[in-house]
Amino acid sequence: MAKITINDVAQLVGVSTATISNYLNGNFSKMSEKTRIRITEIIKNTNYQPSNVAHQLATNEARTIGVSVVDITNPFTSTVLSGIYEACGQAGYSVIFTNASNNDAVELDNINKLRQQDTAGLIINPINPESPIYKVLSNENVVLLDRQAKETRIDTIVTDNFSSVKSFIQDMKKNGYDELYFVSWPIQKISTRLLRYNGFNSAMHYTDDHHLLIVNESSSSALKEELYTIMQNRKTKRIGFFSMNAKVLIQLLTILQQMDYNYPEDFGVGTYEDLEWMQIFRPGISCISQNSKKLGELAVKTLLDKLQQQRNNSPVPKARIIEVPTSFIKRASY
Amino acid sequence: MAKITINDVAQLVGVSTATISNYLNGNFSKMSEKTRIRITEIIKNTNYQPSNVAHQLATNEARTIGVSVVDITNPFTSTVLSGIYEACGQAGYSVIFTNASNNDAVELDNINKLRQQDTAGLIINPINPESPIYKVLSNENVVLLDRQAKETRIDTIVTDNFSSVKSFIQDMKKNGYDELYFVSWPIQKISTRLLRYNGFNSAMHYTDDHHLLIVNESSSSALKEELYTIMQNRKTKRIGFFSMNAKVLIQLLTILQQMDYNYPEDFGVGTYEDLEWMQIFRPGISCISQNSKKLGELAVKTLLDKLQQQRNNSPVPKARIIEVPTSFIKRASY
DNA sequence: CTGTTAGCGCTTTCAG
DNA sequence: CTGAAAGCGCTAACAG
Repeated sequence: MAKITINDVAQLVGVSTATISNYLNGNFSKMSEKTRIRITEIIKNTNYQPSNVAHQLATNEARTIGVSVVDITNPFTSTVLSGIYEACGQAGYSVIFTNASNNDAVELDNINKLRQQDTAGLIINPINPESPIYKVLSNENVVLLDRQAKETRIDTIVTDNFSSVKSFIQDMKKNGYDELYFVSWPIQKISTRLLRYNGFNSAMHYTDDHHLLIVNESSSSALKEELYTIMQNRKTKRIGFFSMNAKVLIQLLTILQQMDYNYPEDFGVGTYEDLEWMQIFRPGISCISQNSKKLGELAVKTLLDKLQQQRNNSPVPKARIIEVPTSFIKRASY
Repeated sequence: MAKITINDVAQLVGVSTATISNYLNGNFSKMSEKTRIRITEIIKNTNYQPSNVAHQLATNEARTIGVSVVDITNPFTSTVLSGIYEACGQAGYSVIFTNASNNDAVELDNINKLRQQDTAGLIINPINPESPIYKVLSNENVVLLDRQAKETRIDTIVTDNFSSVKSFIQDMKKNGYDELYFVSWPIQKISTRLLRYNGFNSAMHYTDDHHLLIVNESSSSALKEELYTIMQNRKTKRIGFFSMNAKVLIQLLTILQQMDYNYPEDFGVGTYEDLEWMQIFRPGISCISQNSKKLGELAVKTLLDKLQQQRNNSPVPKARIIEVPTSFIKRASY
């Protein structure tokens, strides 16, 4: 059962391949109703599936977009991906997917492979947008997501990291906390972490890093000691913590639990990111909720718009940052 | 800046395209060292990227595999996907990704698109493997994942749903529970749910459905009433619950919390699926942990092996079920 | 060691 | 309304 081609169909119908091609592309005006019906019939009988590659080679029009993510295992990422997929599907594009697993070398490799794949464009959730590779990528056919570079060379979709954290922290402060700490994985100049931290500092008017607590993803022992000291010396002061994301929150709470401290009595707590389980904690965890799916959709829209503009020979506008708002979910954790 | 092709490179180097092609395919023995070096140089200077489509059209060898998942938003799914991606990458395949969002029509559409995409094969995490589409898919180039059909027409990778739940429940029972309940979304003949439920019944020797509690993903009100009755009438009996997955567990605990019941005092609880937050609950939640990443990797391996066998003209063996073991994580929730 | 040439499956003028 | 034929970028004999 060799694969059936446009040639076979043409032969069976008794017309030329050109006519079949026209049929496939919906140019029905270019054939009699009779042959149209006949073609429909044959195609159904033979279960003919036009070859995408051949079509693409002939037209030079890629209908697929390439995606690279930092880590598919992160709930944030998978929601983004659902948005990307949905938006692409609606526009008739398919997506080829790539996962960096938080490893720069893998990411570089992925991006290079993607560039060879004859895609219409790329959506990249970068590990570090300052990496050299991002200097060579063109704003014509790529958009970045979540993490932004110092200088905006390529359109980037982000959340309002700074302002959302700032107002969240202001609310915590208003609730009577004397001292607040920002708990985070190493900042490493990663824009999301830095901006959230800046928002925190801006709300607290802190000017040094005495209220920054760093955890490593792999080990929480250093944090443990710091927390011990803080809790021991707090006296009558009311202490609160804001964690940079859900995983950090888990690390934070694990330690505090081990030391037998409970919120909101012994400390207050809030976090960036909103996951389902946060609502069944007792009490529920207050948090900042991002519309991750929207991020993905917007990335697709931005990319497709650019491509369309180029088709119209419009010049590519300057790269810009597109901010998606978050929402504030107040529960009883502080 | 028109795209540069193999022809351009050949001209610049002053050889024929055949030689360039040989170079690209690593057949260095077929050219002098001199021209080899010269080609390397030109390719670097021109930044020439061979076209994948053209290559594929010429060789008729797809280097991409298509994936369809029930719901990318599910942590189980994203971990599976990470395994799939990694295994594909190692084998030099890229993956084109598709998300059904739990919608049969979307899934059907996705699968059909995938079949037109000139992929080497398909890995499908089916919504319902009894759907007609799975009768037309061929075991030659597809493998199913997680949910299995009544009759195994296509290789399927699954976890040991029945036995893992059975021994988990036996352990709960041994801990002195008088009555255990299986909490689940509507079974709907979905194999994973059914098998887990069967494992439960097998351990408890229950022969009717009096210990099956159904929740809907969207509404927990019916469950609420049932739980109320059960807890009210339990008297001195020790009651326990086993939930079919993490989301059901959240629904279950939410209700029980609202009624002011705590585990393990008022009831015991365990669940299928292992997520990070389960360990910082107080007390931690005992659970069955699946190696989702492994599932993905195995799906790829199974698929690629089949394809290889066909290349060697071996007949495709009969479809089979491949079971991946789970592990039992004991904490203090019962 | 290197070049010629005929495809791969589809699109797209250009004639008729 | 329909067909012939060139071409998309690459591969794979086959010659030389």
